[in-house]
Amino acid sequence: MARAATTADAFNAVAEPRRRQILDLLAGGELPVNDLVELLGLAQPQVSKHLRVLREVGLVDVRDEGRQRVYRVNGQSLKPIHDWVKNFEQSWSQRFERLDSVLAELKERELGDERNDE
Amino acid sequence: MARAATTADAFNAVAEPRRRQILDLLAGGELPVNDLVELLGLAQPQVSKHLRVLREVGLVDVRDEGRQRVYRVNGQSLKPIHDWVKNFEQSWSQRFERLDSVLAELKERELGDERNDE
DNA sequence: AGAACATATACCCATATAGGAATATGTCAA
DNA sequence: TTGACATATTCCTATATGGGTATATGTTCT
Repeated sequence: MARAATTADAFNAVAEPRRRQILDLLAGGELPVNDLVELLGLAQPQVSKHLRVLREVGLVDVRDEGRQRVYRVNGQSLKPIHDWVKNFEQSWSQRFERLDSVLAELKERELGDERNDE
Repeated sequence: MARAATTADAFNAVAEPRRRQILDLLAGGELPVNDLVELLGLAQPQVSKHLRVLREVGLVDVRDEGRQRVYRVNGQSLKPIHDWVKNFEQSWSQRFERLDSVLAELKERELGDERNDE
């Protein structure tokens, strides 16, 4: 079997740096394809192809405006990624480190009580 | 050019569902390869290969223990993903929706004041 | 040393790329 | 209608993949 399709889910779609860049640009507001082409410094077909992938996983929506196609981000589709990564946040978050120390202290105190009971 | 290597960064490494599953399992505590093999119901070589990818992007660390190799998660490497996704959180978060409505209300009131000034 | 166990690596293959180039489709303007 | 503009699609190619299978490496036990 080969690697999963880029259109399989948001995880795969977003693995490509260009596509993340596109989403970053669209985060500032909707944009027509040509603006993206200029901002990315990428050939137009490549941009259209990236946009297709993003569309297929629901990360962007399109709107027709004259002969332009205006794209906008739909961050909702990123929620699964956010939810998954969040479970590992304690690995680096200062906040959780403090929580850990509090729990450790509670445990210490608990042990102390036990010792007193003996 | 082909797709970026799975070892290019955490984004690519984590695009594979099996590898996310491995990280989920390791989140509960370090595990030797064979335990992962059983828990995943996958062949041992495939697991070792997935672990290699995770190692190369720093998502897991290994420790030798007798003839076993015990893997543990290193969530730190997920921070870039967390940071990137966080910028889009307002797209789905209830919290931000309420913030939006508050801002909308403020704007309304401001407009009302302007009308009163005229 | 030899066997059993634990893990990693090598090799094969079908598949999906990402970018380049050419072209098709669709819309507006004269 | 014809041409210019905006975007999408098609075709090409080199490349990396994930699983299957066989095998190599390394460790412990007898």
